[in-house]
This record gives sequence, C-alpha cells and structure tokens, in this order.
Amino acid sequence: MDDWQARLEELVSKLRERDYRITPQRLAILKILAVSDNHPSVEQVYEQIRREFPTTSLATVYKTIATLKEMGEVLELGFADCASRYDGKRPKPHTHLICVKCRTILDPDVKNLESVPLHVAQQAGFRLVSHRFDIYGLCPRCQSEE
Amino acid sequence: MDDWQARLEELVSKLRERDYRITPQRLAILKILAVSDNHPSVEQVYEQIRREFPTTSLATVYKTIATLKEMGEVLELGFADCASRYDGKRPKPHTHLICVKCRTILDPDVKNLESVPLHVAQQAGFRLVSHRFDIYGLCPRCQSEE
DNA sequence: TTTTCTGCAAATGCTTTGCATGGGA
DNA sequence: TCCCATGCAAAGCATTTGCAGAAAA
Repeated sequence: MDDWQARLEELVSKLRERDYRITPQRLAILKILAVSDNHPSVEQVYEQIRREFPTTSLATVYKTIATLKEMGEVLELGFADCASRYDGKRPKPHTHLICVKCRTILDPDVKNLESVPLHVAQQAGFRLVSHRFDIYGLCPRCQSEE
Repeated sequence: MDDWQARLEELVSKLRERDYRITPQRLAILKILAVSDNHPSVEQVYEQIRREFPTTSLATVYKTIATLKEMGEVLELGFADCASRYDGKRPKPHTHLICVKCRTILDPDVKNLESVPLHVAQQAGFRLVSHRFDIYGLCPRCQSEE
C-alpha cells in the first residue's frame, strides 16, 4: 500500500545522479522522510535519527533537507510561529489540513482545484511556480479536550 | 474608492472597545496598515512610521501588530524564509498571488472556493478555523528581467 | 587520494520579552 | 493619579554558516 521503499530508492538515485555521496546519515534521513506521513519537523527527524546514529548533528539534518528541497524532492511547509514541517513522500503541492492546537497535518482528498493556480497566475501575467493551500482547524481529538 | 479612512476608524474604535489606549504611535501604525495594499512587513511599517515619529521602536510595531492579530484585525502571512507580511485592509482569509523573486503580493479575484475549506474540514471531522491559499509565481516585471 | 560531508560552535535573522521611564485617560 | 505603552537592550528560537577533521568514492 505505502510504497516507501520505492520512494527511498528514488531519492537515493536522484542524489547519486547529482553526484551527492550517500552517507549513512543521509540514508537514514531519506528513509525517515520516505516513511513518515506525519510531515515531520527537522527536530523530529533529528530525534528519530539519533536513535540509530546518536552522533548525528542537527546541522546535518538541516543540510540534507535543504539539498532535497532544492532538488524539489521535499515539500516545505513554513509557518510564522513554529518550525517548518516537511513532506518527502509527496513533494508536489497539495492541500493540507492542519490542527491549530496539536499541529497534526493531514493530506485530505480535494478535487477540482488543480486548474485554479495556473488560471489565477495567468490572469495576472505571472508564470506559475507553485502554490499552497492550507486549511486550519481543530482536529476531533483537540475538540473533545476543550 | 479605497476607503482606508473608514477602515482606520474601524480599527481605532475596536481598540477603544477593548480599552487599549490610542497613542500617536499606534495611530500611525493603524493608518499605515489601513492604507497599504502591498502587505507590508514589520520592517516596512517601521521605516514608514519613522518618517513621522523618528523615535518609534521596532518592538512597538511588533507589539501593536500582535495585538491586532490577536483581535483578528490583521491577517499575517508567515513564510519559512523571510519576514511575515501583514494585511490590515482585508483581515479575512483570501487568495494571495506572490512573486517568488521580488515578493510582491497581490489579491487576485478568485471565485467559487469559499465552500472548499469548510467542506474539507468537516469531511475529516475538523472544526474550521481559517485557511490560506497562496499562489507562487514570477511577476511580469521579474520575468522580463530574467 | 581527492573531494565532499560531518559535527561542533558561532553567527544570523526575525520576533519576543523584561524593565525602567514616559504619557494617555 | 493610575496604569498602560514605549523604547531600549537582552533573550529566544529556528535556521544557516565556517571550519577542521572524518569518510565516501
């Protein structure tokens, strides 16, 4: 169902193509990104990787994610008030449903919006680069805890 | 056409309602927010206000905007890689068209999306709080400078 | 062997906070 | 007069950078 192994190999070969070296730390970071569907932060990736490689530094996690971001293989969700979250499974723009309390991030199914960004951009003479559609709310669990 | 004076008075009376004091600095910040349609950053508000009140501090600008944000009278657009931008004219969520190069922010006309956030939120059992729809591209000017 | 990567620590950029003084109401 | 707001400087947090030593290829 969840073909994270294929995604991991895809990431590895894309790095090789560009002559990046496959270090154990990088491989572990790629795996975490290919497996996680909770859109982890750098800190969360760091905590996970430390269980396998206790000497890994935060800077290495930042650098690896920056490389993947630049290659378009990771989607960054930046926020005004807290750390960015990353999606390495689906690097193309898509709708996110975000709990404002616990910061859970889901990928809901949303249809019939694909054409909107291009249309709006062209209308104003812009060349479309990407887009972002976030829906903020209170998740069921956080509602019941109120 | 552009009724910034009405918006300014609205902001002033909302502050008074909550027993906030109307200082000259606050009034000047409110005016800049009510007039600007370019979604200024704190730094830009600060530069403008310094022309009128040269001793105003950045902290005061931050504090005033934080107050308005909390009151829902200013919309914050946060980014991963640069300072937040603020919209004090239209504090309700709406679509933004953003140039990735010069960081110009426009408010394009987009229809038929109003129902989407509520629908997606309910589908997943979330209580809708707000949403954000950003379209990123290269503006006409930046395209010709490439 | 060559060159890139790692890990540490220091630096950066944006934003918030603490506190003494000043100024609205 | 009484508090709240201001302005300064320091602190805070996420992220980036510089550099010497380690390790891919």
